[in-house]
Amino acid sequence: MKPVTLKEIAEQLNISITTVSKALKDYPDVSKKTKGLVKELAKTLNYRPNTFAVNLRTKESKTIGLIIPVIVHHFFSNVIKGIVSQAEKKGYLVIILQSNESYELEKKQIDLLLSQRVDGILISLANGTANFNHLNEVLAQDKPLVMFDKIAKIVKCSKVIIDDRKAAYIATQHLIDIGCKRIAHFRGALLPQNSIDRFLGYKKALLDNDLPYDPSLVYICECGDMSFEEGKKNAQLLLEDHSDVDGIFINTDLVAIGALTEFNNQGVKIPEDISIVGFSNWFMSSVISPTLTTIDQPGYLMGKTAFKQLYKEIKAIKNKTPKAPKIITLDTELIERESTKQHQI
Amino acid sequence: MKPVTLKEIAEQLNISITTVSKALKDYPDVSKKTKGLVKELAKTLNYRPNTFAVNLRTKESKTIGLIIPVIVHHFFSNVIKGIVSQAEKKGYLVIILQSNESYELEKKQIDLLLSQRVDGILISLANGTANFNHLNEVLAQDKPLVMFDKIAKIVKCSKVIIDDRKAAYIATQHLIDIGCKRIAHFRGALLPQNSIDRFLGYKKALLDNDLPYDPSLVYICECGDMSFEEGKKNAQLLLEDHSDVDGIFINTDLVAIGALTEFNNQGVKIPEDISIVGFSNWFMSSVISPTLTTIDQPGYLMGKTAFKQLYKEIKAIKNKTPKAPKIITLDTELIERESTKQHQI
DNA sequence: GCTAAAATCGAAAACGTTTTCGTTATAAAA
DNA sequence: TTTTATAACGAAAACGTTTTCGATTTTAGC
Repeated sequence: MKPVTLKEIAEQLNISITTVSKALKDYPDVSKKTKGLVKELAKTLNYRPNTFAVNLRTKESKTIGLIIPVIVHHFFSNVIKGIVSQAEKKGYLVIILQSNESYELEKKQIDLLLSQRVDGILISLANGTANFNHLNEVLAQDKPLVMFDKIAKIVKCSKVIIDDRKAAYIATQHLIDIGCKRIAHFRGALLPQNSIDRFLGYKKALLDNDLPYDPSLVYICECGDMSFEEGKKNAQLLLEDHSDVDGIFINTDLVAIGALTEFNNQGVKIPEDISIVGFSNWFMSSVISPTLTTIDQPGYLMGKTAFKQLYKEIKAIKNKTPKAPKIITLDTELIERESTKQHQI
Repeated sequence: MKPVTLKEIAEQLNISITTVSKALKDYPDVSKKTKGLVKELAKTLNYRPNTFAVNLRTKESKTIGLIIPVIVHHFFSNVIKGIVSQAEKKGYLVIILQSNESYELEKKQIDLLLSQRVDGILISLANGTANFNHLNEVLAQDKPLVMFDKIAKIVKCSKVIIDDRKAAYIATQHLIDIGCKRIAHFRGALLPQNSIDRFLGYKKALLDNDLPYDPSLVYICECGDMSFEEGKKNAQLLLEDHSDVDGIFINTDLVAIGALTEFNNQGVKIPEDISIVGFSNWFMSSVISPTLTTIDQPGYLMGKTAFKQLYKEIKAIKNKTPKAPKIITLDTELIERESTKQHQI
């Protein structure tokens, strides 16, 4: 019942462990004949190298860690899929951890992955993360680290992102182009760089078009598990306080869908009364009523790209040719749907 | 730059590696004083046990494997979340693989996890899986295996499921109760046990209520990436061939939402013309229009339960007290929403 | 047949732990 | 004081690989 080892194969063939090991790895100093014998016996005995021993010897585990704020999330699950499938292609396994938007948990999980001695770490930051010692420790250990989506500019590692500012600018400009004059913004939490950038893009679009920027039109959503409810709540607040708003750029589709639901309930017509642009292009956004104009955020590609970058860095460090951190920006796209429509003049 | 080892601590304190190891693990045969010294130095040096070496010694990795047909999926991502968070509590890490509904891939991935020597495996079967040798090999290696959701009855391992037959029966009965006389069924792929059971539940409900079972009213969806489109397509076919249908029980909300969209487009009124019951209770189902009556399938709980069972078996095998496989059935619930309504008499 | 080169193999160390079992030092019992 | 028990420590083996380097054998060249 014990798993078969090199030693057993060696004994059965009356050769040394060394030769068996070399034969299996096609070393040039093993004869064709013995290679054949070894490989055959290995197959019939269903030999599997003991990963624990291999890891110990080679000091690598062919495993990477992934920390993500939420798993049940259209964008992030696409990222996971991109990472996992790309990693598998390169012979890497992925350990997934969910930080639940908590800095404390995130810190513990980094520690866990470091203890596990994964070959590299992929992370999208929790909203609450404002201290980066845990990330710098990863780098200090010469362990490749790639951040994606929710990043910290200050940490000197590679990053895969979209141009949030530009995307938000385009979304807002679209609202302006169709004739909106008073545009609100439901932004994400205060700390994450991407929600800051999206806010800045919104603001810049307003100013570039000589529209006044009114801070009271900016509502905050934590974008945690309660996104949908936050959207509803903020839509309600908006109706109470600013009945003159005719367009909203909403960070994250789920919040937008919450708002949309609330507007539908209250009899506010979308897009006639208020036009809405979301962010992320959740699948859901294409099937609700009205369908949601939004910014497509390429989750799968982002995951794939992030892994590829990590992979490069793992190889580079192995070959002692570390490269400077790289920032990769992926394209986004405005998807026009029913929730925005050219106003009558 | 080298990671610190027991040896280094031992040298610095002028004691043996053995004592250091024992001190860190609170063996009784180490004095309080040395324990204090060792632990302190370990902390200041930021000592982390080398998992590779520990694994090799203890023959366990505190890691489990998870194979899932699709990651980007409301139900399955909830399962993942349940598994990952529960595992973390018990000090286990989770390696995730996606079979993409392919038997070939699933087989390879089982092999990969076996090679990786994970402590146990959690799996939800691919639609295409009809051969179970790969799963039996896991059991033959005395490695705990727990199946969930999409299971194979024939494999002698623990399983976490819902009573698909009963749930489908309840869904169909609900359609009958509100007055539907001619009820169609969009079923899942042919092989998976759960889509078979749901079909059987549908059929039994019809017969128990003296309604004729008409095979031409049963449409098949593979439930892969194309669920939404499959729903649309089948809705179209249904309208062409069976305009007298007044109720549909649809396997998986996503298919149902596709159908709903098609009906909306074609001007078919839901629930007035046709009542619809979905399956799974995706979040989306509560925000589309009309909202979808459905069967709630507890993904998070299922993941959590599956891990707990796996954990028990890992411990049991370690203590050489293996138990018989256990089948755990979780409760489901009919969620009534707008897509079903009592017919006028 | 002899030397040089090439082909083939194996011993042994190393990776960093854990754990058994024996040894020494100390305290208690006689 | 001697014996016995206890407390504290360490040597060494083991886990299964990989890889270096030296040893042996075979082949080629002349």
